[in-house]
Amino acid sequence: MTYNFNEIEAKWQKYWAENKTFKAENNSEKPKYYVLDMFPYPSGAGLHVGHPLGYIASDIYARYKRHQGFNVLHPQGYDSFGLPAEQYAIQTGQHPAITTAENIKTYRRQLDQIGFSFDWSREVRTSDPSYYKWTQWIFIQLFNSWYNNDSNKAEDISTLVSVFSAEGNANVNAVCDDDVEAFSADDWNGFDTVKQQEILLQYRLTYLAETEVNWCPALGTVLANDEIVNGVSERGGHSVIRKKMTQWSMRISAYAERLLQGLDKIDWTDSLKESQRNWIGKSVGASVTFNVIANKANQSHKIEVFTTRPDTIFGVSFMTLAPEHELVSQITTPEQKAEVEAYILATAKRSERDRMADVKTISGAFTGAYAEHPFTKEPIPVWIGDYVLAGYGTGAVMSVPCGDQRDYDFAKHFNISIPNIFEGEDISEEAFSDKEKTVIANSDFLDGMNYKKATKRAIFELEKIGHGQGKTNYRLRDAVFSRQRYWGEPFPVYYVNGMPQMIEAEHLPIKLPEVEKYLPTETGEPPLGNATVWAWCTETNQVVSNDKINNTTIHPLELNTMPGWAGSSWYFNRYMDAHNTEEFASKEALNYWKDVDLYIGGSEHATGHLLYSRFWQKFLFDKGEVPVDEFAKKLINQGMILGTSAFVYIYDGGFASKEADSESDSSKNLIISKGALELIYKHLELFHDLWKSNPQTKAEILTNYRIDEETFIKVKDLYNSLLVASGNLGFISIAWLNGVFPARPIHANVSFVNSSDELDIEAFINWREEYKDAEFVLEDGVYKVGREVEKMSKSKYNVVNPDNIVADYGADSLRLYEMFLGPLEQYKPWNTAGITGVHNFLKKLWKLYVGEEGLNVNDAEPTKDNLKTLHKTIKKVQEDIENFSFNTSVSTFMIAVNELTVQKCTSKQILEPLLVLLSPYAPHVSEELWNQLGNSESISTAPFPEFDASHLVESSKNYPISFNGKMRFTLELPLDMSKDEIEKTVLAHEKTQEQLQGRTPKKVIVVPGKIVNIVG
RNA sequence: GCUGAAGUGGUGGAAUUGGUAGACACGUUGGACUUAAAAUCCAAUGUCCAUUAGGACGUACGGGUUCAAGUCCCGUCUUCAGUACCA
Repeated sequence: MTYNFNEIEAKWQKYWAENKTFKAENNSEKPKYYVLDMFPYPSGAGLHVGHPLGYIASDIYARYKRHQGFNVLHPQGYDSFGLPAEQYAIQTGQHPAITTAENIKTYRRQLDQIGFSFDWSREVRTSDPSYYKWTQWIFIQLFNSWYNNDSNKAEDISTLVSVFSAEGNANVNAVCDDDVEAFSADDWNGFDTVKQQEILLQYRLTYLAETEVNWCPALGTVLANDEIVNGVSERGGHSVIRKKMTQWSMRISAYAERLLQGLDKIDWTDSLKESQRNWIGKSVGASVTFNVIANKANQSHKIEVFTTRPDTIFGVSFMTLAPEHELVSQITTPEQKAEVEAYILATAKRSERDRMADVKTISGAFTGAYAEHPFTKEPIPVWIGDYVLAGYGTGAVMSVPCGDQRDYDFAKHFNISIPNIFEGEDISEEAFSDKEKTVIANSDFLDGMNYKKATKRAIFELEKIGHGQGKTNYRLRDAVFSRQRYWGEPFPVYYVNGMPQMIEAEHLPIKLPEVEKYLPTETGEPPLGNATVWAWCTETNQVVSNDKINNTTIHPLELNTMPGWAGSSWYFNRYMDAHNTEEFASKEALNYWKDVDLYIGGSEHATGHLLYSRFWQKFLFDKGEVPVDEFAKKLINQGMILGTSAFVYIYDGGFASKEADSESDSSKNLIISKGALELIYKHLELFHDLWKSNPQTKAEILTNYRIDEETFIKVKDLYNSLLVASGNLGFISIAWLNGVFPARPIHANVSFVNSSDELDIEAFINWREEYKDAEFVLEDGVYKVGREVEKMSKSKYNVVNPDNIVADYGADSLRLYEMFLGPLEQYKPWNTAGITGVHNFLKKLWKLYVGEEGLNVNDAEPTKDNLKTLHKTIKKVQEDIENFSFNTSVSTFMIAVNELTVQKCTSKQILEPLLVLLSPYAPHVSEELWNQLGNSESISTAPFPEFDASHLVESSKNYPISFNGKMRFTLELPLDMSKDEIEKTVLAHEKTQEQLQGRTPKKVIVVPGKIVNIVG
């Protein structure tokens, strides 16, 4: 019986599906364990071998946890709203729902054939109305909430309304818009509904606001920063303008501090936590107000700045505003107007990228205005400079050149004074910015203080004179939540008098309407503007035809849709109770599963999905909807699998013909093998000379070119093959040039290349018709391609489809090989050739259990060696799984099978537990052999074998004997031998004497059980 | 610039707390089997010197600590990812 993997895999996949082997129960005596993969987007291209990497790792872990006796939740689903389906719809008119469903089918088939232990009964799709009903519901909860800084959590908006009507907003400590007006209870109660709603919008956790966006009129859509290249749209190259638009925003800034603090209690990778910390960007300091000295028009202005170094306030010698700062036009003096305007214009032309990349150039302009120092009352010149960013802090800085390098450079460049306020520091060359060593001088009441003390005192004094207060700034900005797209969640929102109204939760979901065209409307409205049935009737609580809009009972619905991250910000909770129609998940399910124990996915989601999800989870926690405020305890980033591209080399130069020295004909191609090309490059001069028939004897050539005879023969042979090939193309020869041999690499499809880098020429020319008459110059009778590691992509023809791998080698081989490639988190290249290694291992494994006439396994007593092999394997594999070091387990299995084969082991006591160890990695073959050993239950919940250290106890050790740290020989000695005895035995050994050659050792280091080192 | 990760044979990668560098594979070479090929099996395979015995050099580079360094310390370089001139 041979290892028929196709049959075995199909059999067990069917068995698992029919027996619902991996269905997780919400009620269980067992401890819970929740293993989750990041939501896949079902793209039309299907899976390539890079995609399942993380799924295989999480599947191994999930299966391992089942062997450990856990009730494991390991679900899968689809983040199925998104741009590619919409773009395909725009091009073809196909409804995105149809293409999405097709893509999901392909994905599902591909996932199934790899043998994952997913509980498919819990599958969710974000584009399914039964799912997005709850996405809409969460949106409504956000709308109906505000953030109370006093209780430090989100509260229902009704609590805010009652405060407003009782005492106005003076004592409300909320996260809200910057420009909220103060009002009393009487004011509030006197406001009309629209005014009250406007005010409440400034407090809600999701709110409508004017946001500046990148608007592309030609595409009728808003573009993300990375969709803009060189100031025009990436697609089509249309111009892009900055435009203000009213859009929904999420007040994530309310959670900045908690998102930051929460990082300390979750086990995520350091790099990921670091990028979230940077993204949140907390800085502690003070806000300081400077009065602008009144100009001729006698207007008075104030400049507010944020600084992290209020202790250096006496070192301020100028102020810098961002060129975009609104005060610039108001304070600029007539004399400076021209210069300032020119500067602003010049900055506006430079893209953000330019401004970022160019740190060296210092530029700016003086406004002519002066501000007054709050303490010294000295006038301070006000400048503008593009190193100050409008979007951060207040868009203005107090410049302390002695303490900040950028301020220093600016001051030097424009000849502004640089007062030194640091005790004993030399600032003639550069600024001094070391907070720890700071001692303040020349600063009135701050003299002699260190950074900490001076900061505290400065803030205290600023508050006393009403010129500032301590402040913490965050970079994190509120997130825009509107998209001008079709294929996304519709908002459960209609508009009355321009004010947004939420639809009652009981009427959800608001389903995506049908449209004729998926493009924006001619008037520039989002695609939902094309819908004819898209109005809300407040009497029947139904979506009705637009014709009926009367603005009394029937109102227009929101035309934007939600962004891609809406559905993925809470899906991990839905898996706990995926089919609940009454709640997004029942309290029982949420309290049982609580959070994700292990989350695996790519690091590209660090500041998107993973930050927004934490935000929503914290919000739902505040509202008492979920029991924990962090959704994933542990997170691992899997690395990307790269492709190994293959190249053929096309000669790009001319040929010599009867008519001309050099002519070329693009239809006549010479394709040269990698090694041949390298030989040409190495001996180019010699080839050139051969062409010119320089009369030299062989001996002369060998000396002149310093080559051996063998190389000369190779060169000569290659030269002749090139002559023949040129002849076949109708030329006399290649037109050899001195010092140049132009050749151009082109991608060949990797599937035409075998494990030795040899190209299947026939397959290649069938694929690229234009090369069907090409001449191939070979090396050793074959064409060898060049190889290079690149990102796996269709255009590089290096994509490897798992379907073919599974058909040729089986899913177990694929799973093992993906793990065998290297550490999970690392980027590593895929090379199909190597898969024979793990495939052979599975064949050897099979042979260990199954012989020609049937099963090889019996009740023989295991030998000492058998037990040793098994238990060291148990130990290593268990350690590896717990450390997510799956690549080393695969090696361990190979070693175990090699050893047991040599030992001719047939003992069931050894071979049965070995299958349980292997089953998370290669579940099909393990399940089959387990079954053949007479087990009727699936292997999936068999207990993981117990490690017994007593089988690994050794009585002797093969000691490495080193001399001055260099290992010279090994010596087998009993482990219970004392240090002195070891030393004596080793020194007496003849090889030791040989090494020492009569010298007396200065020192002998003996580490029992490890090493002996003789110094001298 | 900053932050994070990494740099070991021809290739992917092993190496516990500092203790035999290169496990396990791929590839290559040689051999067995076969009419032949594939498959399978066996052997060799870091580089250099040496007929052998053996020796020298080797974990990006330069230093250091140590009986002993891929591993620890200092400095430099390179690659990849993220990012924000963040006051």
